[in-house]
Amino acid sequence: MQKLEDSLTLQLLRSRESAMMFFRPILQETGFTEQQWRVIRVLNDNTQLDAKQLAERCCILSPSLTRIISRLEADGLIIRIRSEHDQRITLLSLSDKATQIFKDVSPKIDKAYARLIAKLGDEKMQQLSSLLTEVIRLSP
Amino acid sequence: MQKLEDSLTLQLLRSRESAMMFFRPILQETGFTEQQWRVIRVLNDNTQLDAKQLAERCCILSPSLTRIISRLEADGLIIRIRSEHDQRITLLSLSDKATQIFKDVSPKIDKAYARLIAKLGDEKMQQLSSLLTEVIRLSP
DNA sequence: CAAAAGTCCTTAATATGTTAAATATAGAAT
DNA sequence: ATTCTATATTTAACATATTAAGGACTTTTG
Repeated sequence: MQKLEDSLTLQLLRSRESAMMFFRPILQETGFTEQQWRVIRVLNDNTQLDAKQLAERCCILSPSLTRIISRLEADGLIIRIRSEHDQRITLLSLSDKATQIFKDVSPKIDKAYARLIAKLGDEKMQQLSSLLTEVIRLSP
Repeated sequence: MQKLEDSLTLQLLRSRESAMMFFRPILQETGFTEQQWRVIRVLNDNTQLDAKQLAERCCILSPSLTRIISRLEADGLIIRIRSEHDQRITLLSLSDKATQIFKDVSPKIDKAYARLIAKLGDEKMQQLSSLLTEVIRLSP
């Protein structure tokens, strides 16, 4: 029995790095960081979200999200509104400028993703996705 | 066909978070960060490594490793030596203090890892590990 | 052998990760 | 209505991630 200890977590880290190599060149071109792009992508799909939901879906902790949003807002990419019903809540949405940028960049991301799937194979991709979902469910 | 774009990378991120939840309480007790523990664990298994190899195996970039090592050295946990053959190279190894700490903490990590495997199941664990290895191989 | 090119590590600058604590608002309890 | 508690976000402090650039040493080239 080999020493495995945290090797699963290391494998997950390495494999994510490998997968990200398909997308990093595109992000490099745009000047966005991984996290900024995740925020933009999720907001593009959801129109409007409060900070908590956005953090959850982007897998970014609230303190990090606060800073990310502040920058994107300063760059005119995100619109920040206080909820009417609950003044604690910040509602977030993309500006037209950000929506347009997403439309321009998105096809390149899609192509890179298609290359990734093609390299790994559809079936293995499905299996992997399914197993990862189970791992995700381990934490309540 | 659903929007997937970078969802594999997100799944890898989330699943790693789930897996880490088995270990985080232990690291919290010790006061080590994830990265510091990776460095200690890898050095425990390899006795002595140069910074480049260590970074590679820990999946930590060189600039980050430099600071991590500096802190651990200041805490008397790591010993830094210049290589005789090549003065550019820094050879790194654990101090006795760090070796002892590893021996004390390691069993707890092993138990947590066993719980993780038990929850997911041996077979799925094998499948997952195998698929992740393939993803890792995608990037040359 | 001296200049050029390459390698290893480090520093610098900016962005994010992580935990704890502070703020502000909302809802429940007395 | 006031206090207590809970929730949503932010700030603070320290550690790491990422890219670019610098310095020291090696190897290659001419």
